[in-house]
Amino acid sequence: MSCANILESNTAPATPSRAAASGSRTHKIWSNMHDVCNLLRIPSATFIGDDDHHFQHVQFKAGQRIHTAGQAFDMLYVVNCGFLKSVMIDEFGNEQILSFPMKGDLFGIDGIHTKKYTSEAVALSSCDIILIPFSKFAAIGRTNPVLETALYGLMSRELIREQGMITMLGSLTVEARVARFLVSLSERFSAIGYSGKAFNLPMTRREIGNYLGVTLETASRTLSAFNELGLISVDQRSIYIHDLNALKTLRRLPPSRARIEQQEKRAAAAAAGYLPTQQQPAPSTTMREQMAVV
Amino acid sequence: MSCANILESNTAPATPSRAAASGSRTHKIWSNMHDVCNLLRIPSATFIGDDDHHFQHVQFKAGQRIHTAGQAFDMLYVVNCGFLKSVMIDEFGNEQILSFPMKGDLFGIDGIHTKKYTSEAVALSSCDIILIPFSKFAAIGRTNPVLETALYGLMSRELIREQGMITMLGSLTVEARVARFLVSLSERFSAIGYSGKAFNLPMTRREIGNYLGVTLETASRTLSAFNELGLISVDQRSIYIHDLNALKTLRRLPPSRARIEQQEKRAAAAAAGYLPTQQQPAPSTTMREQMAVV
DNA sequence: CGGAATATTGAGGGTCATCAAATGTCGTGG
DNA sequence: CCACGACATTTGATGACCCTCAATATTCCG
Repeated sequence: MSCANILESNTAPATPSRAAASGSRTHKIWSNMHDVCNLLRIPSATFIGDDDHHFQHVQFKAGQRIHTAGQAFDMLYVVNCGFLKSVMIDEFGNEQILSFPMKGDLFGIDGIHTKKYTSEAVALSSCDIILIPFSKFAAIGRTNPVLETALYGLMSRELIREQGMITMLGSLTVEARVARFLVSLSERFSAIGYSGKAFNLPMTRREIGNYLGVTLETASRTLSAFNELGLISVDQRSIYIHDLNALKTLRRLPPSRARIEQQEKRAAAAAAGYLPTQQQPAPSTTMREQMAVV
Repeated sequence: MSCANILESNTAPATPSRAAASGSRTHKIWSNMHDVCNLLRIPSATFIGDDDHHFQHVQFKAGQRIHTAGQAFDMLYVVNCGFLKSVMIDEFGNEQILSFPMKGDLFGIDGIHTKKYTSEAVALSSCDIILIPFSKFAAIGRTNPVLETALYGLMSRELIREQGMITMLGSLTVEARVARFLVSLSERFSAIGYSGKAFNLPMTRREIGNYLGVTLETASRTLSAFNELGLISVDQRSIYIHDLNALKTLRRLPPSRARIEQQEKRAAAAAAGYLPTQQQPAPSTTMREQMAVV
């Protein structure tokens, strides 16, 4: 609902509901409590005086900033549709991507403490964002203990997500990080009604690498390695996941020496004029080649 | 106040107030709102019905768990004194230390979202912990908008801290991480009345390494390198900071090749029978040697 | 269509993990 | 009190992994 204008959304929406108002370029300007609670996946049922709250939508185009670091805080934001990145910049000027908010995600929370945002949020695609004035956010909590707990819960959820991120950066191999990144994207896409198997990456290799604490080259190489192993097919921004379970349980790839030997074996076999037909872990075709075949 | 029984606290308390009830082994069992707000550094001035809230203290010895991952959530905790670690364990069994709570720090927040703690908290020393039932926490917020904002602010503060941690793990060199770790400890010790220049590490090298995303050997070697450079003196758990500013601005050490050449130069000079007296960056004495001299 | 941004892939070198050994520290029990 | 064992710390040697630099191909957008 209301995102018909966001065209580049993603491949293969699971529910191909061609947008209620098909030809219309108009989009929703206001949401009520009920809509926002649904988006955030918190109980919207019981709340009192049920329609005196209205929340404004704002549209952003790719590259635009929703807020910048140091800017005075007064709003929280909920993504209605589109993709963003949240970036922290440290005292040396290092940029670190903290998250890729998408539909249903809340951001801007980091501004509460010092009344200034400590991170900046940038649209990666066209976005439709709902504004939640912080004063209203707190007021809503006061109206209803269930909602209040839900609001604390939202912040706690974000805290847990970041703890998982710390654990990932601190204790996982690069391959495991990239695998987990893909699994996470897959699950989040599924949760908002897109395909979890075939999707387009909303971000560049540089952004993926930055997010995962590696260089863009390493990010690219790791995706290529997964492609070689047949776990995924990747071509530029498009991803197809062949073996989600392998990605979920992957800790580290076979040592590179073994990988190289395996490649050499395959190469030698190919040179000898036959294909092992059996041991080959998977066709090492790129998605484009697959599509060309189709 | 009230922590006279915690003996191993730390070296050189800045305020040598020999504990109000000096010989007494008794410690405070209850704190009121005012005490807790002071500990947390949030405004305690204006709140209504000012003494119907009392919070229980509990003591833990080194090694004991305050809560474990998966345990049902109902409490938040505030450290009155002592040192702890907060540890997350991921689905592979990897342990990642998320923080080292000390006096004035709030922990247990991660339990709010799913009503189960996702991390565990372990005492590194004798600890005196104040229990804050979550229901009471929320109720307090409802009594006073200023306090309510302060409570959201506490969670936001923790979120920002974790974002800084992610940025550190994702974009800093190992040396910069260790340097920042020392600076952070120094500042936190200062804030709670200990010396920020001379202190004892409450945690092992393994725990430091785990926290910073490196092995214990790398943590140890990096501390030794800082010692060689004269930035700090380190001997086992005791730290003396010689050049806090250098630690604050350090991004990376001179490349190891240059360091080795420098060492060789010094060694050659020493073999030749004289000391450069000038270029020597600092005496490479350990703290123990320094103390022995005194 | 052309230029800028993005992505892929290779070669080489530095950093850090791993394995290993020696020393130091601390608590416990003989 | 000392001996013992468990654990913590330091330091060295080696190699895997990832960063850096570089060249090329592809895509995107005006």
